[in-house]
Amino acid sequence: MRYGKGHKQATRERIVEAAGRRFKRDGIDGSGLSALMADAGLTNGGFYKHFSSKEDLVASVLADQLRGQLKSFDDVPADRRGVERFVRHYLSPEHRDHRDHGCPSAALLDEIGRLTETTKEIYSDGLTAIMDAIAARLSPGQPQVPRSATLAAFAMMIGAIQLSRALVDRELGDELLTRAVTDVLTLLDTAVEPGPGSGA
Amino acid sequence: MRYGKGHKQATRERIVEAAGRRFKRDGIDGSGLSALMADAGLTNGGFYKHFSSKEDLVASVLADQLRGQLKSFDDVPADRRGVERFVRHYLSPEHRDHRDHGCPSAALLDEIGRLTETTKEIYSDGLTAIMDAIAARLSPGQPQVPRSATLAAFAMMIGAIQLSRALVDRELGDELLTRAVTDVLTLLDTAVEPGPGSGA
DNA sequence: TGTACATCAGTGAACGCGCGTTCACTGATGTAC
DNA sequence: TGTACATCAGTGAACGCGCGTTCACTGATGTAC
Repeated sequence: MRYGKGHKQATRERIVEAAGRRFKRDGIDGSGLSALMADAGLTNGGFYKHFSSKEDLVASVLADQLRGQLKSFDDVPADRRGVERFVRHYLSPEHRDHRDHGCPSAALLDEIGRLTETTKEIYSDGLTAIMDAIAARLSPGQPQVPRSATLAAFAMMIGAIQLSRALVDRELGDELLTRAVTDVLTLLDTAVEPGPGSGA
Repeated sequence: MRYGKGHKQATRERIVEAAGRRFKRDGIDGSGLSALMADAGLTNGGFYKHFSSKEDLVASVLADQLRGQLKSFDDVPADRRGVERFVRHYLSPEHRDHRDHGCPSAALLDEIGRLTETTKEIYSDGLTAIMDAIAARLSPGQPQVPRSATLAAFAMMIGAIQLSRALVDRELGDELLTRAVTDVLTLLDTAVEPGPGSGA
Protein backbone atom coordinates (compact mmCIF):
# COMPACT_ATOMS: atom_id res chain seq x y z
CA MET A 1 0.00 0.00 0.00
CA ARG A 2 0.98 3.53 -0.66
CA TYR A 3 0.40 4.72 2.91
CA GLY A 4 0.85 3.19 6.36
CA LYS A 5 -1.95 1.09 7.76
CA GLY A 6 -3.57 3.76 9.96
CA HIS A 7 -3.54 6.28 7.15
CA LYS A 8 -6.89 5.62 5.51
CA GLN A 9 -8.72 5.64 8.83
CA ALA A 10 -7.02 8.92 9.77
CA THR A 11 -8.05 10.49 6.45
CA ARG A 12 -11.62 9.33 6.92
CA GLU A 13 -11.72 10.95 10.34
CA ARG A 14 -10.35 14.15 8.87
CA ILE A 15 -13.15 14.21 6.29
CA VAL A 16 -15.80 13.51 8.93
CA GLU A 17 -14.54 16.32 11.15
CA ALA A 18 -14.28 18.81 8.28
CA ALA A 19 -17.78 17.86 7.12
CA GLY A 20 -19.12 18.31 10.64
CA ARG A 21 -17.85 21.87 10.73
CA ARG A 22 -19.09 22.72 7.25
CA PHE A 23 -22.52 21.10 7.66
CA LYS A 24 -23.06 23.01 10.89
CA ARG A 25 -22.01 26.27 9.29
CA ASP A 26 -23.75 26.07 5.90
CA GLY A 27 -26.28 23.30 6.38
CA ILE A 28 -26.22 19.84 4.80
CA ASP A 29 -27.94 20.88 1.57
CA GLY A 30 -25.77 23.98 1.53
CA SER A 31 -22.45 22.09 1.64
CA GLY A 32 -20.92 20.72 -1.55
CA LEU A 33 -18.71 17.63 -1.43
CA SER A 34 -15.88 19.27 -3.38
CA ALA A 35 -15.67 22.15 -0.90
CA LEU A 36 -15.71 19.88 2.09
CA MET A 37 -13.06 17.57 0.64
CA ALA A 38 -10.91 20.65 0.04
CA ASP A 39 -11.43 21.55 3.74
CA ALA A 40 -9.89 18.18 4.57
CA GLY A 41 -6.97 18.88 2.20
CA LEU A 42 -8.17 16.45 -0.47
CA THR A 43 -9.70 16.54 -3.95
CA ASN A 44 -13.27 15.58 -4.74
CA GLY A 45 -12.57 12.26 -6.47
CA GLY A 46 -11.32 10.49 -3.37
CA PHE A 47 -14.60 10.88 -1.54
CA TYR A 48 -16.04 7.59 -2.75
CA LYS A 49 -13.05 5.63 -1.47
CA HIS A 50 -14.43 6.42 2.00
CA PHE A 51 -18.21 6.81 1.66
CA SER A 52 -20.83 5.26 -0.59
CA SER A 53 -22.83 8.51 -0.92
CA LYS A 54 -23.37 11.91 0.65
CA GLU A 55 -26.10 10.47 2.86
CA ASP A 56 -23.60 7.87 4.09
CA LEU A 57 -21.26 10.71 5.09
CA VAL A 58 -24.12 12.55 6.80
CA ALA A 59 -24.85 9.48 8.94
CA SER A 60 -21.17 9.16 9.88
CA VAL A 61 -20.97 12.85 10.74
CA LEU A 62 -24.05 12.74 12.96
CA ALA A 63 -22.75 9.67 14.82
CA ASP A 64 -19.36 11.33 15.26
CA GLN A 65 -20.80 14.65 16.40
CA LEU A 66 -23.09 13.07 18.99
CA ARG A 67 -20.27 10.83 20.23
CA GLY A 68 -18.21 13.98 20.73
CA GLN A 69 -21.03 15.69 22.59
CA LEU A 70 -21.46 12.66 24.85
CA LYS A 71 -17.72 12.64 25.57
CA SER A 72 -17.87 16.29 26.64
CA PHE A 73 -19.47 15.05 29.87
CA ASP A 74 -16.12 13.48 30.79
CA ASP A 75 -14.71 16.98 31.37
CA VAL A 76 -17.34 17.81 33.93
CA PRO A 77 -18.38 16.47 37.36
CA ALA A 78 -20.54 13.35 37.06
CA ASP A 79 -23.42 14.83 39.03
CA ARG A 80 -25.95 17.68 38.93
CA ARG A 81 -23.17 20.29 38.96
CA GLY A 82 -21.83 18.77 35.74
CA VAL A 83 -25.25 19.04 34.12
CA GLU A 84 -25.53 22.66 35.18
CA ARG A 85 -22.10 23.38 33.67
CA PHE A 86 -23.21 21.72 30.44
CA VAL A 87 -26.43 23.77 30.34
CA ARG A 88 -24.67 27.07 31.05
CA HIS A 89 -22.00 26.39 28.46
CA TYR A 90 -24.61 25.32 25.91
CA LEU A 91 -26.77 28.41 26.42
CA SER A 92 -23.88 30.87 26.12
CA PRO A 93 -23.36 33.66 23.57
CA GLU A 94 -20.11 31.88 22.56
CA HIS A 95 -22.05 28.79 21.53
CA ARG A 96 -24.58 30.89 19.63
CA ASP A 97 -21.79 32.69 17.77
CA HIS A 98 -19.76 29.59 16.79
CA ARG A 99 -22.14 27.19 15.14
CA ASP A 100 -19.33 25.32 13.38
CA HIS A 101 -17.92 24.15 16.70
CA GLY A 102 -21.29 23.87 18.42
CA CYS A 103 -24.11 21.40 18.91
CA PRO A 104 -25.13 19.48 15.78
CA SER A 105 -28.76 19.42 16.90
CA ALA A 106 -28.93 23.20 17.24
CA ALA A 107 -27.31 23.65 13.82
CA LEU A 108 -29.08 20.94 11.85
CA LEU A 109 -32.19 19.66 13.60
CA ASP A 110 -34.80 20.64 11.07
CA GLU A 111 -32.70 19.20 8.26
CA ILE A 112 -32.21 15.98 10.25
CA GLY A 113 -35.98 15.61 10.41
CA ARG A 114 -36.01 15.44 6.59
CA LEU A 115 -33.36 12.70 6.26
CA THR A 116 -34.03 9.01 5.63
CA GLU A 117 -35.31 6.78 8.41
CA THR A 118 -31.94 4.97 8.54
CA THR A 119 -30.05 8.19 9.17
CA LYS A 120 -32.59 9.40 11.71
CA GLU A 121 -32.07 6.14 13.59
CA ILE A 122 -28.39 6.93 13.98
CA TYR A 123 -29.26 10.40 15.22
CA SER A 124 -31.86 9.02 17.63
CA ASP A 125 -29.41 6.54 19.13
CA GLY A 126 -26.74 9.18 19.65
CA LEU A 127 -29.18 11.64 21.17
CA THR A 128 -30.72 9.05 23.48
CA ALA A 129 -27.27 8.22 24.86
CA ILE A 130 -26.77 11.89 25.74
CA MET A 131 -30.20 12.12 27.38
CA ASP A 132 -29.38 9.04 29.46
CA ALA A 133 -26.05 10.55 30.50
CA ILE A 134 -27.86 13.66 31.73
CA ALA A 135 -30.51 11.61 33.53
CA ALA A 136 -27.88 9.44 35.24
CA ARG A 137 -26.08 12.53 36.54
CA LEU A 138 -29.28 14.10 37.85
CA SER A 139 -30.48 11.12 39.88
CA PRO A 140 -27.71 8.67 40.76
CA GLY A 141 -30.23 6.22 42.26
CA GLN A 142 -33.63 5.06 41.07
CA PRO A 143 -36.08 6.14 39.85
CA GLN A 144 -34.45 7.44 36.69
CA VAL A 145 -35.61 10.76 35.27
CA PRO A 146 -37.78 9.87 32.25
CA ARG A 147 -36.33 10.47 28.79
CA SER A 148 -39.26 12.73 27.93
CA ALA A 149 -38.16 15.10 30.71
CA THR A 150 -34.54 15.43 29.59
CA LEU A 151 -35.72 15.65 25.96
CA ALA A 152 -38.10 18.49 26.79
CA ALA A 153 -35.31 20.36 28.57
CA PHE A 154 -32.95 19.75 25.66
CA ALA A 155 -35.68 20.92 23.26
CA MET A 156 -35.65 24.27 25.01
CA MET A 157 -31.87 24.47 24.79
CA ILE A 158 -31.89 23.70 21.06
CA GLY A 159 -34.75 26.10 20.35
CA ALA A 160 -33.16 28.87 22.40
CA ILE A 161 -29.86 28.67 20.51
CA GLN A 162 -31.63 28.54 17.16
CA LEU A 163 -33.85 31.50 18.05
CA SER A 164 -30.95 33.54 19.38
CA ARG A 165 -29.17 32.94 16.05
CA ALA A 166 -32.21 34.06 14.06
CA LEU A 167 -33.02 37.18 16.09
CA VAL A 168 -31.30 40.37 14.93
CA ASP A 169 -31.62 42.01 18.35
CA ARG A 170 -28.57 40.60 20.14
CA GLU A 171 -29.63 41.99 23.50
CA LEU A 172 -32.95 40.17 23.28
CA GLY A 173 -31.06 37.05 22.23
CA ASP A 174 -28.83 37.31 25.30
CA GLU A 175 -31.87 37.75 27.55
CA LEU A 176 -33.45 34.67 26.01
CA LEU A 177 -30.33 32.59 26.72
CA THR A 178 -30.22 33.79 30.33
CA ARG A 179 -33.89 33.05 30.81
CA ALA A 180 -33.50 29.62 29.22
CA VAL A 181 -30.72 28.67 31.68
CA THR A 182 -33.04 29.35 34.60
CA ASP A 183 -36.01 27.60 33.01
CA VAL A 184 -34.05 24.51 31.94
CA LEU A 185 -32.45 24.05 35.35
CA THR A 186 -35.82 24.51 37.05
CA LEU A 187 -37.43 21.90 34.84
CA LEU A 188 -34.61 19.40 35.32
CA ASP A 189 -34.66 19.82 39.11
CA THR A 190 -38.42 19.46 39.15
CA ALA A 191 -38.16 16.30 37.09
CA VAL A 192 -35.83 14.72 39.66
CA GLU A 193 -37.77 15.77 42.74
CA PRO A 194 -41.35 16.60 41.79
CA GLY A 195 -42.54 19.54 43.82
CA PRO A 196 -45.61 19.61 46.12
CA GLY A 197 -47.78 20.70 43.19
CA SER A 198 -47.23 17.35 41.47
CA GLY A 199 -48.96 14.07 42.22
CA ALA A 200 -45.85 12.50 43.75
CA MET B 1 -53.50 44.64 -19.64
CA ARG B 2 -54.02 41.02 -20.29
CA TYR B 3 -55.60 40.26 -16.90
CA GLY B 4 -57.87 42.15 -14.52
CA LYS B 5 -56.27 44.52 -12.04
CA GLY B 6 -56.29 42.18 -9.02
CA HIS B 7 -54.78 39.36 -11.03
CA LYS B 8 -51.08 39.95 -10.53
CA GLN B 9 -51.45 40.38 -6.78
CA ALA B 10 -53.48 37.14 -6.60
CA THR B 11 -50.81 35.26 -8.55
CA ARG B 12 -48.12 36.59 -6.25
CA GLU B 13 -50.03 35.38 -3.22
CA ARG B 14 -50.43 31.98 -4.85
CA ILE B 15 -46.65 31.75 -5.34
CA VAL B 16 -45.95 32.84 -1.76
CA GLU B 17 -48.36 30.24 -0.35
CA ALA B 18 -47.02 27.44 -2.55
CA ALA B 19 -43.46 28.38 -1.62
CA GLY B 20 -44.39 28.38 2.06
CA ARG B 21 -45.61 24.82 1.82
CA ARG B 22 -42.64 23.61 -0.20
CA PHE B 23 -39.99 25.39 1.89
CA LYS B 24 -41.47 23.87 5.05
CA ARG B 25 -41.52 20.41 3.52
CA ASP B 26 -38.14 20.30 1.72
CA GLY B 27 -36.24 23.21 3.24
CA ILE B 28 -35.28 26.46 1.52
CA ASP B 29 -32.06 25.13 0.00
CA GLY B 30 -33.93 21.95 -0.93
CA SER B 31 -36.63 23.74 -2.94
CA GLY B 32 -36.05 24.69 -6.56
CA LEU B 33 -37.83 27.68 -8.07
CA SER B 34 -39.10 25.72 -11.09
CA ALA B 35 -40.77 23.14 -8.86
CA LEU B 36 -42.36 25.74 -6.67
CA MET B 37 -43.64 27.76 -9.63
CA ALA B 38 -45.17 24.56 -10.98
CA ASP B 39 -46.87 24.09 -7.58
CA ALA B 40 -48.48 27.49 -8.16
CA GLY B 41 -49.58 26.42 -11.66
CA LEU B 42 -46.99 28.58 -13.44
CA THR B 43 -43.77 28.15 -15.39
CA ASN B 44 -40.34 29.14 -14.11
CA GLY B 45 -39.82 32.21 -16.30
CA GLY B 46 -42.56 34.26 -14.67
CA PHE B 47 -40.91 34.21 -11.25
CA TYR B 48 -38.92 37.41 -11.83
CA LYS B 49 -42.06 39.38 -12.69
CA HIS B 50 -42.91 39.03 -8.99
CA PHE B 51 -39.62 38.76 -7.08
CA SER B 52 -36.14 40.14 -7.61
CA SER B 53 -34.42 36.96 -6.34
CA LYS B 54 -34.99 33.76 -4.38
CA GLU B 55 -33.94 35.55 -1.19
CA ASP B 56 -36.62 38.17 -1.90
CA LEU B 57 -39.20 35.38 -2.09
CA VAL B 58 -37.89 33.85 1.13
CA ALA B 59 -38.40 37.15 2.94
CA SER B 60 -41.95 37.46 1.58
CA VAL B 61 -42.72 33.87 2.57
CA LEU B 62 -41.46 34.35 6.13
CA ALA B 63 -43.46 37.54 6.56
CA ASP B 64 -46.57 35.83 5.18
CA GLN B 65 -46.15 32.71 7.31
CA LEU B 66 -45.69 34.64 10.55
CA ARG B 67 -48.63 36.91 9.69
CA GLY B 68 -50.72 33.77 9.28
CA GLN B 69 -49.52 32.38 12.59
CA LEU B 70 -50.37 35.66 14.34
CA LYS B 71 -53.84 35.61 12.79
CA SER B 72 -54.45 32.12 14.16
CA PHE B 73 -54.92 33.77 17.56
CA ASP B 74 -58.14 35.31 16.21
CA ASP B 75 -59.77 31.85 16.29
CA VAL B 76 -59.09 31.39 19.96
CA PRO B 77 -60.15 33.15 23.21
CA ALA B 78 -58.10 36.29 23.84
CA ASP B 79 -56.91 35.14 27.26
CA ARG B 80 -54.88 32.40 28.95
CA ARG B 81 -57.26 29.70 27.66
CA GLY B 82 -56.47 30.80 24.11
CA VAL B 83 -52.74 30.48 24.76
CA GLU B 84 -53.24 27.01 26.20
CA ARG B 85 -55.23 26.01 23.10
CA PHE B 86 -52.42 27.33 20.92
CA VAL B 87 -49.79 25.41 22.89
CA ARG B 88 -51.75 22.14 22.83
CA HIS B 89 -52.44 22.44 19.12
CA TYR B 90 -48.82 23.32 18.43
CA LEU B 91 -47.45 20.37 20.41
CA SER B 92 -49.74 17.79 18.80
CA PRO B 93 -48.80 14.71 16.73
CA GLU B 94 -50.83 16.26 13.88
CA HIS B 95 -48.53 19.28 13.78
CA ARG B 96 -45.45 17.07 13.92
CA ASP B 97 -46.74 14.98 11.00
CA HIS B 98 -47.74 17.87 8.72
CA ARG B 99 -44.77 20.17 8.47
CA ASP B 100 -45.99 21.72 5.21
CA HIS B 101 -49.00 23.20 6.99
CA GLY B 102 -47.21 23.80 10.26
CA CYS B 103 -45.10 26.40 12.00
CA PRO B 104 -42.42 28.00 9.82
CA SER B 105 -40.07 28.32 12.79
CA ALA B 106 -40.25 24.62 13.58
CA ALA B 107 -39.66 23.73 9.93
CA LEU B 108 -36.98 26.26 9.04
CA LEU B 109 -35.38 27.84 12.09
CA ASP B 110 -31.81 26.66 11.62
CA GLU B 111 -31.91 27.71 7.98
CA ILE B 112 -33.33 31.10 8.95
CA GLY B 113 -30.30 31.63 11.20
CA ARG B 114 -28.10 31.38 8.08
CA LEU B 115 -30.00 33.95 6.00
CA THR B 116 -28.96 37.57 5.45
CA GLU B 117 -29.42 40.14 8.19
CA THR B 118 -32.20 41.83 6.17
CA THR B 119 -34.23 38.65 5.97
CA LYS B 120 -33.63 37.81 9.62
CA GLU B 121 -35.01 41.25 10.48
CA ILE B 122 -38.28 40.38 8.80
CA TYR B 123 -38.37 37.11 10.69
CA SER B 124 -37.57 38.84 13.98
CA ASP B 125 -40.34 41.37 13.53
CA GLY B 126 -42.94 38.71 12.72
CA LEU B 127 -41.88 36.54 15.63
CA THR B 128 -41.85 39.41 18.10
CA ALA B 129 -45.43 40.27 17.17
CA ILE B 130 -46.48 36.71 18.01
CA MET B 131 -44.61 36.78 21.32
CA ASP B 132 -46.36 40.03 22.21
CA ALA B 133 -49.73 38.53 21.32
CA ILE B 134 -49.06 35.65 23.71
CA ALA B 135 -47.83 37.97 26.46
CA ALA B 136 -50.90 40.23 26.10
CA ARG B 137 -53.22 37.23 26.49
CA LEU B 138 -51.38 35.93 29.55
CA SER B 139 -51.44 39.15 31.54
CA PRO B 140 -54.15 41.59 30.41
CA GLY B 141 -52.84 44.24 32.83
CA GLN B 142 -49.36 45.41 33.69
CA PRO B 143 -46.67 44.27 34.19
CA GLN B 144 -46.24 42.60 30.83
CA VAL B 145 -44.61 39.19 30.71
CA PRO B 146 -41.08 39.83 29.38
CA ARG B 147 -40.30 38.79 25.82
CA SER B 148 -37.50 36.54 27.01
CA ALA B 149 -40.06 34.46 28.91
CA THR B 150 -42.41 33.89 25.98
CA LEU B 151 -39.39 33.30 23.73
CA ALA B 152 -38.00 30.65 26.08
CA ALA B 153 -41.37 28.89 26.14
CA PHE B 154 -41.64 29.11 22.35
CA ALA B 155 -38.07 27.77 22.09
CA MET B 156 -39.19 24.63 23.87
CA MET B 157 -42.19 24.29 21.57
CA ILE B 158 -40.03 24.63 18.46
CA GLY B 159 -37.35 22.27 19.77
CA ALA B 160 -39.91 19.69 20.85
CA ILE B 161 -41.55 19.55 17.41
CA GLN B 162 -38.18 19.38 15.66
CA LEU B 163 -36.97 16.62 17.98
CA SER B 164 -40.17 14.64 17.65
CA ARG B 165 -39.72 14.81 13.86
CA ALA B 166 -36.14 13.57 14.10
CA LEU B 167 -36.73 10.72 16.56
CA VAL B 168 -37.59 7.38 14.99
CA ASP B 169 -39.34 6.14 18.13
CA ARG B 170 -42.81 7.63 17.71
CA GLU B 171 -43.90 6.65 21.19
CA LEU B 172 -40.99 8.56 22.70
CA GLY B 173 -41.84 11.47 20.41
CA ASP B 174 -45.43 11.48 21.68
CA GLU B 175 -44.22 11.40 25.29
CA LEU B 176 -41.95 14.33 24.59
CA LEU B 177 -44.84 16.37 23.16
CA THR B 178 -47.04 15.58 26.17
CA ARG B 179 -44.25 16.50 28.55
CA ALA B 180 -43.57 19.72 26.67
CA VAL B 181 -47.21 20.83 26.97
CA THR B 182 -46.99 20.56 30.76
CA ASP B 183 -43.59 22.22 30.95
CA VAL B 184 -44.48 25.10 28.62
CA LEU B 185 -47.72 25.88 30.44
CA THR B 186 -45.93 25.73 33.79
CA LEU B 187 -43.26 28.14 32.62
CA LEU B 188 -45.77 30.57 31.13
CA ASP B 189 -47.89 30.58 34.28
CA THR B 190 -44.80 31.06 36.42
CA ALA B 191 -43.73 33.98 34.25
CA VAL B 192 -47.07 35.74 34.84
CA GLU B 193 -47.27 35.11 38.56
CA PRO B 194 -43.81 34.33 39.95
CA GLY B 195 -44.09 31.66 42.65
CA PRO B 196 -42.87 32.02 46.28
CA GLY B 197 -39.43 30.73 45.25
CA SER B 198 -38.83 33.83 43.13
CA GLY B 199 -37.70 37.22 44.26
CA ALA B 200 -41.10 38.82 43.53
C1' DT C 1 19.95 -7.77 -0.26
C1' DG C 2 17.96 -6.48 -4.79
C1' DT C 3 14.47 -6.43 -8.30
C1' DA C 4 9.55 -6.95 -10.33
C1' DC C 5 5.09 -6.66 -9.37
C1' DA C 6 0.48 -5.90 -7.00
C1' DT C 7 -1.97 -2.83 -4.17
C1' DC C 8 -4.96 1.00 -3.45
C1' DA C 9 -5.49 5.98 -1.39
C1' DG C 10 -5.76 9.83 -3.75
C1' DT C 11 -6.04 12.76 -8.34
C1' DG C 12 -8.51 15.48 -11.50
C1' DA C 13 -11.35 15.52 -15.57
C1' DA C 14 -15.72 14.37 -16.98
C1' DC C 15 -20.77 12.76 -16.63
C1' DG C 16 -25.78 14.29 -16.61
C1' DC C 17 -28.63 17.16 -14.02
C1' DG C 18 -31.06 20.86 -11.72
C1' DC C 19 -30.00 25.20 -9.86
C1' DG C 20 -30.97 30.60 -10.02
C1' DT C 21 -31.39 33.82 -13.50
C1' DT C 22 -32.11 36.07 -18.22
C1' DC C 23 -34.51 37.02 -22.33
C1' DA C 24 -37.09 37.21 -26.73
C1' DC C 25 -41.57 36.26 -27.39
C1' DT C 26 -46.94 35.64 -26.89
C1' DG C 27 -51.47 37.15 -26.79
C1' DA C 28 -55.65 38.83 -24.22
C1' DT C 29 -57.00 42.94 -22.53
C1' DG C 30 -57.58 48.20 -21.71
C1' DT C 31 -57.14 52.52 -23.94
C1' DA C 32 -57.12 56.06 -27.73
C1' DC C 33 -59.36 57.87 -31.38
C1' DT D 1 -69.58 51.48 -31.74
C1' DG D 2 -65.44 49.89 -34.23
C1' DT D 3 -60.57 49.61 -35.11
C1' DA D 4 -55.36 50.10 -34.08
C1' DC D 5 -52.22 50.07 -30.74
C1' DA D 6 -49.76 49.70 -26.17
C1' DT D 7 -49.40 47.07 -22.14
C1' DC D 8 -47.45 43.45 -19.44
C1' DA D 9 -48.32 38.76 -16.90
C1' DG D 10 -46.88 34.67 -18.22
C1' DT D 11 -44.16 31.29 -21.50
C1' DG D 12 -40.41 28.31 -22.34
C1' DA D 13 -35.78 27.92 -24.03
C1' DA D 14 -31.33 29.09 -22.84
C1' DC D 15 -27.33 30.88 -19.84
C1' DG D 16 -23.29 29.55 -16.79
C1' DC D 17 -22.53 27.11 -12.74
C1' DG D 18 -21.97 23.77 -9.05
C1' DC D 19 -24.05 19.65 -7.65
C1' DG D 20 -23.34 14.29 -6.59
C1' DT D 21 -21.15 10.71 -8.82
C1' DT D 22 -17.97 7.98 -12.00
C1' DC D 23 -13.71 6.66 -13.87
C1' DA D 24 -9.10 6.07 -15.94
C1' DC D 25 -5.02 7.08 -14.06
C1' DT D 26 -0.84 7.91 -10.69
C1' DG D 27 2.76 6.58 -7.84
C1' DA D 28 4.66 5.31 -3.20
C1' DT D 29 4.63 1.43 -0.65
C1' DG D 30 4.42 -3.67 0.91
C1' DT D 31 5.18 -8.23 -0.76
C1' DA D 32 7.17 -12.16 -3.51
C1' DC D 33 11.01 -14.28 -5.04
